[in-house]
Amino acid sequence: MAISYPVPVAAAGSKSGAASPDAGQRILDAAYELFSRRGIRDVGISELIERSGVAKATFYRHYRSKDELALAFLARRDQLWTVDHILAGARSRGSTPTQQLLAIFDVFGDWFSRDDFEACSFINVLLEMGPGHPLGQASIDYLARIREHVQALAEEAGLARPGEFARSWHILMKGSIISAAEGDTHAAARAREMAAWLIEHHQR
Amino acid sequence: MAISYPVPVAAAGSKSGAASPDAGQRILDAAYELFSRRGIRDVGISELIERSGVAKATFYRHYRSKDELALAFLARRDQLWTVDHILAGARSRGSTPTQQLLAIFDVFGDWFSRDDFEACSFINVLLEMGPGHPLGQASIDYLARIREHVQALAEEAGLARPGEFARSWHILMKGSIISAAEGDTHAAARAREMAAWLIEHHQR
DNA sequence: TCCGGTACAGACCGGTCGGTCTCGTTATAG
DNA sequence: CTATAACGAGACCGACCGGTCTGTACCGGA
Repeated sequence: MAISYPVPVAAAGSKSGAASPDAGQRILDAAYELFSRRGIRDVGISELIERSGVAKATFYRHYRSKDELALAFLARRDQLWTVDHILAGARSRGSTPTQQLLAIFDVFGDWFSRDDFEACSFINVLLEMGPGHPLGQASIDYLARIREHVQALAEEAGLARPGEFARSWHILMKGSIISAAEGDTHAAARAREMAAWLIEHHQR
Repeated sequence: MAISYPVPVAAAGSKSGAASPDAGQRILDAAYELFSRRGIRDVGISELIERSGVAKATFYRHYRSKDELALAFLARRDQLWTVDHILAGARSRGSTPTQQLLAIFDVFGDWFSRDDFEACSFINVLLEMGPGHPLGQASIDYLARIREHVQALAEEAGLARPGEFARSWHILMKGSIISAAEGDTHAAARAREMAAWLIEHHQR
């Protein structure tokens, strides 16, 4: 999150105020906030341009369609959430690959307890649009990337059958996210417990 | 819940052919097919009434609004899917409570491999409408009912801490459903394996 | 000074949404 | 036979959708 604005070149005099990056970036920032919390369909173009302080024509100069913006949002979500938040957080919390794997659920625990918990955008969009829609397919691809990260950690940890391991692990991640969306505040701890058993069974 | 159907008065002769229940029933049948496969928002009233061969006014004589019909759909889904299909199937496949618990994932395995697999409507609707919407809340309630069924089986099996057990078990159920929605054809077997470990750890 | 590019504002388009209302028909109960 | 009510068909409503287009203002570079 956070979405840092590196100070917009000062911009000197102007009506829009000083802290305003270029239009394309503001649109993507607004899309991230709105799409991640409310899904794609629920957010209209008008709300999007109002939030980003942009004219409609400007919007369509930067993105050919709403779906193209949604695609850009998913890519950004992969970077900010999957890579920068979850994975980086997990790697920094554990000193060994095995500890880093388990730390994923510690990061989840903090994430689940946020008052603005928004669940996983890839799952949300997949279920919202269906696997046949381009956005659904993109979501499936990004979910597969998450599994690849888990698999890489499993290989570092020397676990047996890392591919199978990652798929089982992912079941725990996704299941706990849905439970958190239902309101279960201890979902992460429950998943972590089962995750430890999964590691045991994959130790050579 | 439950929504009893008091037998549609037979209706005897009619132009619409013999196998045509009363309008209210036809609407709910169409809603079940459409809502379960495509979610709530994606299905419009016009498609609903066209599919059920009903006039718009007739629709609104039976249901005050689209949301009220969606609510009735969720109740029906709980009966037909949760109770009649999953639970009854699991109970018939196992002779002991423990076997019946594990058999849930055998039923899931068959379900996942259906070409028209539609995932879990309660999860779909919860993520589609959000927990603040009445339909999202209803979905949360029906998901809790699923956990109650699991908890009852855990108690029959004499497992320790059946409430906690059911919450962990439910994580496996939901996670495997999402994995199946992504296309993992072995998601049920993976979840079943972890479910067996969960049972071991809850055996007194 | 002029010019091309980018920006904002917002009217406008066809289409769809959920929901209301008016019809003419049909079946049944009294 | 008549009164009543449920029905199918579909016009109609205001609201909103994604997307296009026009008009005006401001910018830096030549």
